[in-house]
Amino acid sequence: MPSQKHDHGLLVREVRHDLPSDELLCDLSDLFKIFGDTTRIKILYSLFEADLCVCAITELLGASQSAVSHQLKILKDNNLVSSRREGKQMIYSLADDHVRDIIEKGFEHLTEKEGE
Amino acid sequence: MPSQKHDHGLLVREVRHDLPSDELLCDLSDLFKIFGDTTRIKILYSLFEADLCVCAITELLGASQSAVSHQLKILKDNNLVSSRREGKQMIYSLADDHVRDIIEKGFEHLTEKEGE
DNA sequence: TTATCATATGAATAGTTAATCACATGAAAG
DNA sequence: CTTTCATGTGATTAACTATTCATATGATAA
Repeated sequence: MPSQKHDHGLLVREVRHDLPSDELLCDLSDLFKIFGDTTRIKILYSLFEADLCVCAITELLGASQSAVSHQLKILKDNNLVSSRREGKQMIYSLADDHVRDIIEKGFEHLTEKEGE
Repeated sequence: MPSQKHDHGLLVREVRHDLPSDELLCDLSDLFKIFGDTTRIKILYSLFEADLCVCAITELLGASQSAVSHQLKILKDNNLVSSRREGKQMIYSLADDHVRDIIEKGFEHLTEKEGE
């Protein structure tokens, strides 16, 4: 009854059964999408080292203040960073260590190519 | 001598010193970019469970065969999956377990929100 | 209150990208 | 060798996204 010619109905049903929900898989790709931008990765990596104000991040990246602010907003909206005000400055910091873990896993993948 | 008004030159220099190279950070965001697409995440997650032919993946995702092939090419070009021919079919499988680790870390981040 | 520093934000633009369509290739069955 | 199944791929298009520019907000100092 399926439209395809060769049969793999059983396998497909089994795999489908073990798959997370569509919604979760979308959330997952949305999460990785956040890390898939050079500016944001640089910001996150910088925040591994220290809490930083917008001005410092801007100087670090050599990007415009506006671009940095826009990306910080995205990171904050997705709860990857948090901010606090100190006088005139806004200090940003990593929201939690999951972020660090995820990025370090990616880093390992890039740097441990010899192991295969 | 810097152009900004308030001073954080020392901190910026320290953080910059600990930062990976621009090239590595770009590679890193490029890697995450791969995971930042629903179709590709679904393909990868499906391959966690079993090696699959293009036709099976297509049926699993409910996407077009062409779309699946395009995304498989991207995954293969980036060494995240490998393929072998079996008669008329191409069987795809995960290239290595780094992929699994990275995605599971992301999964944890999404599902372990209670822990904070 | 006015001026200045620090950051945020809306609109516009340019670049990127994923899906579709049409078709090409490649293997095997007849 | 022709047909059919299975997959790959170039071109086009529509949607998305990151930056820039201009300006707004918010805090402090004068």
